[in-house]
Amino acid sequence: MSAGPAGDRQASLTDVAGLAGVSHMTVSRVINGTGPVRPETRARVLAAVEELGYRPNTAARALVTGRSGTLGVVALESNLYGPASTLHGIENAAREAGYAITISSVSRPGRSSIADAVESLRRQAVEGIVVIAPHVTAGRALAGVPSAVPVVAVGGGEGAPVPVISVDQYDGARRVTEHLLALGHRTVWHVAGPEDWLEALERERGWRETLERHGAEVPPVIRGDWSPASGYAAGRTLAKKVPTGNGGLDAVFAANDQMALGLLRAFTEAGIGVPADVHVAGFDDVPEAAYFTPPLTTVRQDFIEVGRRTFGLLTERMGGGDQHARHLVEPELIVRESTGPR
Amino acid sequence: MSAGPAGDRQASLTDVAGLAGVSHMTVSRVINGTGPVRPETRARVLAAVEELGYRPNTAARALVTGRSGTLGVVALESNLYGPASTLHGIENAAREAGYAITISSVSRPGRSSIADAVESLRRQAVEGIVVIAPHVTAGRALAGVPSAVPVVAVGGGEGAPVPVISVDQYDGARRVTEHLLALGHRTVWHVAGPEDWLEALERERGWRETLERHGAEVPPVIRGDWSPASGYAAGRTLAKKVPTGNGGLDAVFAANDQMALGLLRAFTEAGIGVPADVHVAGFDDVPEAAYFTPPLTTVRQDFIEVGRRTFGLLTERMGGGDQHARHLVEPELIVRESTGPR
DNA sequence: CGAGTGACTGTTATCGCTAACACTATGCGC
DNA sequence: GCGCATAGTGTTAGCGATAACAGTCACTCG
Repeated sequence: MSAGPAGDRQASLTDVAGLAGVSHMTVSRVINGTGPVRPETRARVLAAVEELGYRPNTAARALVTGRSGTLGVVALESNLYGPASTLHGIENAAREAGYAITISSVSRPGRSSIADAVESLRRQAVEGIVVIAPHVTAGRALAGVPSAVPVVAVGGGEGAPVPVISVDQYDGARRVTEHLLALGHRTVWHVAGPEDWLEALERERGWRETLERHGAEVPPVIRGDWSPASGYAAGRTLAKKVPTGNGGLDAVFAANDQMALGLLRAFTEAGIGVPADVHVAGFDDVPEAAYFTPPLTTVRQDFIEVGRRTFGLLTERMGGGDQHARHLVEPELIVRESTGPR
Repeated sequence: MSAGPAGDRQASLTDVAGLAGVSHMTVSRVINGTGPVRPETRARVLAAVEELGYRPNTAARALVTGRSGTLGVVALESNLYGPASTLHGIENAAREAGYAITISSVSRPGRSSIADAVESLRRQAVEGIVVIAPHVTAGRALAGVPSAVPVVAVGGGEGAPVPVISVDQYDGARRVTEHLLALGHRTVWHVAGPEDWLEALERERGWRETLERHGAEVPPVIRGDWSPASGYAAGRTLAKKVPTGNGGLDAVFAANDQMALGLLRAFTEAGIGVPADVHVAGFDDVPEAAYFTPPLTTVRQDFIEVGRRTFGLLTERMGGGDQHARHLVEPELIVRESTGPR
């Protein structure tokens, strides 16, 4: 398209050097700002770069330096708000620091798929890897992965052999549960997420231990799969336990907003009023939550911050640091009508 | 960690060759399956590969072959259902074909940011680029981008100098509008998306022209920004136009489900019943839509299919093909209670 | 029995870049 | 005026892989 050198391939350092009348090393120095170059030489080189539309070849550079300028992210292929937002947070931070991001997404989490994903990223010669896989299995999967390249996990496996950043799910659940108890309920029911998600377990544990600490009875857990449909199913079951008198179910904490939406739907269909008859709370604060019927009380997580810290930790490890601390980000309780006055 | 060769660096072809007692070329042939190798030699080589944990160096390979095995995707940094799902669709297709994906996300769409993103991907030596940027500006931005590497767009700019794949927004809007008219409404109001989104314009055009074709009056457009909040604001305005008698507003088509949710919320607060007093429809069929109050009539888009076709088109162009056809994927109308019997 | 044909393996050059070192000026201190 | 640092530039040697060609050997064919 543009006036290339011989043939029609991309211009190389040597081509630029030829046009500028210097050696290729001088061009390299201008491009990278290493070593001193006389201003007028620099100008000539830059003009040649411009004219040829020179673009450094990352493969060649990576080959000789051993650094690719690329970070790998293992992500779960889903539209779930949490994981997707975390990914954005990390992209953000990486981009600001000038790193490229390559993604290896995993359709179903599991030991081998995660190991495969990490493996394929290593082939790409990434300098660091972030695993977004909030599953209990993820941690174990990582255990088997040899890592000459630093790996950190987000929201992931307890006992993972790598540092983990996450929002404090336990604390978020504690806050919601205490909020509900403070409204005068004897106890709070819980629609949990899938058992193989660490976040689900942490939220459940936060809920359970808070009830215990307050001497409240712990009702049986209803387990969903994060989907609105599963929340709806849970709601149909729970609706039967809502008596007109007192002593029945009157407060539910769903492990995410989507399931809370399903609950709301089921309660509405059953003629149960929220917040009139039952108080409902969720977790995540998806953008829609404020516009549910009724607007949903929930827990907000700062994914941008999570992304930032994750990236920070990764670069630190790439620099050689090596602590296995668990880094927690504080969540925030957002109170709305669904737990409002009756 | 494992028993490397000298030092502690990754094993190279030469290291493997040394251990197996062959030349590096033979190892290369075994790895890539090019050229004949005696079975026992192959076995010796594979054993050495295993022992050293050999991993081919993609940078070196890319340098010599000129092929990186990587595709670039320019994505909009947002959690909007459409773009995010499209990204998944593409990842999917690329992964199945053994391509790696590197993402360059753009926080605010615009001529220069998109050009920058494409530029940074080209530096990564990607073999092809997919631009997910459903903005009118995106198409223009691409116009200025020299492309030695093939580029295709998804849901993007009319008049872009590259092939475009997208769901047929116009047709989706037509279907919703006709559905509402068929319910007996004199006309249908529209809460549109932002003017700089091509999808918003197409949906609006589909709605407008369908009304005109049926001889219905075209009410003024209310414009939102895809967010539930903007849908809510629109709903507050529209609520005033809903009379108890007839002759007023009684059907609204929102350009996406999130805004439709905001509408529902506003109507509920104003004591307007859906579907009793007003019929509401959305666009996207987000997973939550079936659980809104009431469940939402909407238009479903097959993003996996979009991803597949996009990838297919890109590889075709990488292979040398070169048609600028517009590829449309058919959407599907999903009817639910929000436009149900009164 | 010599030439030809594959199968199998090795040698060498090369991709585009940076690291390391070598070289030439120039300016400065003594 | 000599040594020495420093600015500015060039030369050479790889990084780890593939491409292209060149052998070697066994076997077939006329």
